[in-house]
Amino acid sequence: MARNVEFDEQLAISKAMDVFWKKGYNGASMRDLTEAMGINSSSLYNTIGDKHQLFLKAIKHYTESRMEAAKKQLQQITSPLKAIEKYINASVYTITNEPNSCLAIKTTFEVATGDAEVQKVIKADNEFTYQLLIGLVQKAIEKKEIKVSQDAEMLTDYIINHFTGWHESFIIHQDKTRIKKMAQFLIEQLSQ
Amino acid sequence: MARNVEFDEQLAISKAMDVFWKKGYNGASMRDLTEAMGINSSSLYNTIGDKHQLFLKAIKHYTESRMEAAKKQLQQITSPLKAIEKYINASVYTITNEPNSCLAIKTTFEVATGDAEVQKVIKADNEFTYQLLIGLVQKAIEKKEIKVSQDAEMLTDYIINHFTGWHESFIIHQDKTRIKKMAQFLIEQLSQ
DNA sequence: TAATATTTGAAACAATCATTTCAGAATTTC
DNA sequence: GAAATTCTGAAATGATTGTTTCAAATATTA
Repeated sequence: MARNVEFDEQLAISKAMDVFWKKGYNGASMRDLTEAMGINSSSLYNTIGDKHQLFLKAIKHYTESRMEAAKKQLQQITSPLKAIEKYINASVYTITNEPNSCLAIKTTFEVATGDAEVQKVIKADNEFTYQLLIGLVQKAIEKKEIKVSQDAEMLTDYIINHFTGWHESFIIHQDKTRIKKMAQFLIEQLSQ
Repeated sequence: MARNVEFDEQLAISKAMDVFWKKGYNGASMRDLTEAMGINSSSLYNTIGDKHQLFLKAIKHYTESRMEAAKKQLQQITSPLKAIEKYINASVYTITNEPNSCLAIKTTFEVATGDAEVQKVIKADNEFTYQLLIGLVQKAIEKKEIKVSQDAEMLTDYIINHFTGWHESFIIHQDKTRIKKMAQFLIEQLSQ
């Protein structure tokens, strides 16, 4: 009876994500976005919606692909402490090698405070990382790989908390070594 | 021979700072700004300059007043470790009680990556905190108040690094207790 | 007080913003 | 192949963007 949508919606959202990643929500114009996505604004409004809906889909796309990557990364590691270390080191690598910092963190500080829908996506992303790590932390405590006498909840928060500061540090100093040293110290403290 | 500027420039910049603090650089319009500052845009362009120059003055105003407050706060504390603890606890209080998160951090993630002048201001602010704390950390190591066998530079970085994550955590969860627990754990680790 | 110099306020500026319109192209189903 | 339906592209929408203009108001100095 009728035509189908011509463009690949997931690919288009991924291109939009790149623009938001680089310019931020307020810094990205609809012209920037449609140009990068390779579609006309009428197609965009007909399928995805307005700028805000596009942004929501873009950050969801970002967080969901990160979740998949994280799950894959840790699936066949036997020692929970080693898995935590691997997660920390992978974060350090990403922080010190990707050009654009983290879209979730940028979004948190730019718009999450005043935007409930965005905040929900960010919170879900955070909760995923939290659940992923707390499982490992609990097992590591059970196995006595972590000897610090603290509850797993606080310790998980404590570990996750470092990543944001490392991002900030790398934006300001562009010094990989400083971050690697901090990560090493964190791991030592968990292992001791 | 001629008139003087009618408005109080420092007060006007302070008002502009509040707008940038709440809306971000890209989110704040010149109309938002001049309205809050209580001056006409022609006066603004005649004295302070354009939006970018105004922003630079606003974040300088922010960082300079924080520096003064920090110096005052620590001036008559004898134990260096106690001074570090006080600084950490004061940060926790600010993070969990101010409504707008930290302007310097927001700026870092929104514009510092692509704006050299802004980055310079942010870097200077960071360097001030670093110098303030490293003095205390070195003294604390000398006095054996801190027993962790690590160099003072890394340890200073490590301490400062927590604050950004605490800000992020409070934006997402609005949970004071989580942050207080992390701060307490950090202090314990330094003291042990 | 008069001449001078600068600020101020209101309006206007072109450019860009997000969004909508709609005729024509395209593809599907019968 | 014809009819039906939806998508696409280009243009236009009115609002808002940052910035400038300029006459009138104002304060200064001699």
